[in-house]
Amino acid sequence: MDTKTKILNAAEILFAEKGFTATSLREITSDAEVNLAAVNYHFGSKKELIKALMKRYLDQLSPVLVSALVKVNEQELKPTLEQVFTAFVEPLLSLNDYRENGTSIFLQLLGRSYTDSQGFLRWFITTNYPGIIDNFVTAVHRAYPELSTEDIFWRLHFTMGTAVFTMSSTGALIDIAENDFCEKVDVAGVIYRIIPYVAAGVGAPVSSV
Amino acid sequence: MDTKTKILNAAEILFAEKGFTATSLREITSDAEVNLAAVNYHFGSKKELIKALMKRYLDQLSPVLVSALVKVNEQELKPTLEQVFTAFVEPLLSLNDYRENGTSIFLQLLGRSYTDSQGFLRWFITTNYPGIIDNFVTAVHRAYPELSTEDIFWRLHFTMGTAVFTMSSTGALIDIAENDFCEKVDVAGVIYRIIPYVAAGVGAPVSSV
DNA sequence: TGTCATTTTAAACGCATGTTTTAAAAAATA
DNA sequence: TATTTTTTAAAACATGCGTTTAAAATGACA
Repeated sequence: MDTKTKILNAAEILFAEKGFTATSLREITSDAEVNLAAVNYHFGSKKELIKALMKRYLDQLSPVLVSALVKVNEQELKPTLEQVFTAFVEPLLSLNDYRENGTSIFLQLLGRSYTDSQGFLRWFITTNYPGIIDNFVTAVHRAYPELSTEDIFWRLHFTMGTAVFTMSSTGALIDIAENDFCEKVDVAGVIYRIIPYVAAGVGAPVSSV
Repeated sequence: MDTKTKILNAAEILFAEKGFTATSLREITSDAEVNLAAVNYHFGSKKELIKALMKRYLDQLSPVLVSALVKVNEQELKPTLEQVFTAFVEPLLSLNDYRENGTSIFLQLLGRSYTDSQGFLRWFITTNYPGIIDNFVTAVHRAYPELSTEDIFWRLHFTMGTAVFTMSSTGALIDIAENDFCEKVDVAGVIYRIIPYVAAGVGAPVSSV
């Protein structure tokens, strides 16, 4: 395995676990068993390493996810919200084939992108992968036409918050859950739990006020 | 105003904006116009400062919130989920009387507590203020008895995610919303938008699987 | 095999961090 | 007022950070 990949593989785990700021290049290069200077040699800077990391996942996920959303939009004239959100499941879980714990790691990284580093990654993602958002909004609009643009805006952000926050603390939450309910929990299980929640949330009746 | 308060007031704003790790004691003491060493003198360490910060808010919020939840539990044998979540509104907004932008700052800090610093604050909060969680779970259980303890656990965390994430990016979101919809938005307005969403989410039908 | 570009290595750089120290100032106490 | 305690102040400390440097090792190719 080449140095670049070794760094990416070690970095994504640490970044997902502890956040971008709290993870040092020395930890990364130590785990990756490469020289400290290798990060700056191969990626230029820590910031560029983070971007490369997100790009690796998004390039993998984006086409699959977009085509899943397009499929919903083509097959169903008026899809249910559950159908729309279910379209996310398979593409997200396919990241587990790509990398071990890929789904969990990616979603955690996504969460970190929104809270760490003053949102420069949020900009990077939304400007580089608009197809996801556009197709998603279209599908929601078809599923629930009575929802105003304004309501869609807010409820999609609520949904994003649900997913992102949950995955950022999934590790800890799964620990608590397993202790309290003595049951095995995995990422796929959590995702399937989220779907009815966000579908019902987005589908809530519009306030009459 | 004494040094301790000056530090707390400056720190909470910076911590809410940039996170705990990304905010240095030098920034805080500079904004607070006190000496750098004052933090360690009055609080012992940065970690203790953060705890004191959260304690200041939670000591203010906890009794009001608990009594609001108790009231729901006493007045309604089977409250609606909207009633349960509406019980949060007034206590949360009362933080604005306590401190300028108190509601927003507190919720942002709460969000940081869950993602920063490997969850030591999460432990601090849940072990020190169990009354909130207990009464909340009780109310939800009454409103929706068919929901298993496990489902309640997860859906409450989803709800937490919705609120916390939204508030963490409220500044940016309000800007976008006001540009796109040419309408005035404030924190209270966002909170009232969240309620039907989370009420519907928690009230979603339980998966038959 | 010898040459040149690429990659790896160890060391250092400059800077920022949280914390500690030591002394001066202020406040409280008697 | 004299003495003790509490608070502020400036400076230094030790540590860890991202990054850079310059030399050594490696690889590709003539």
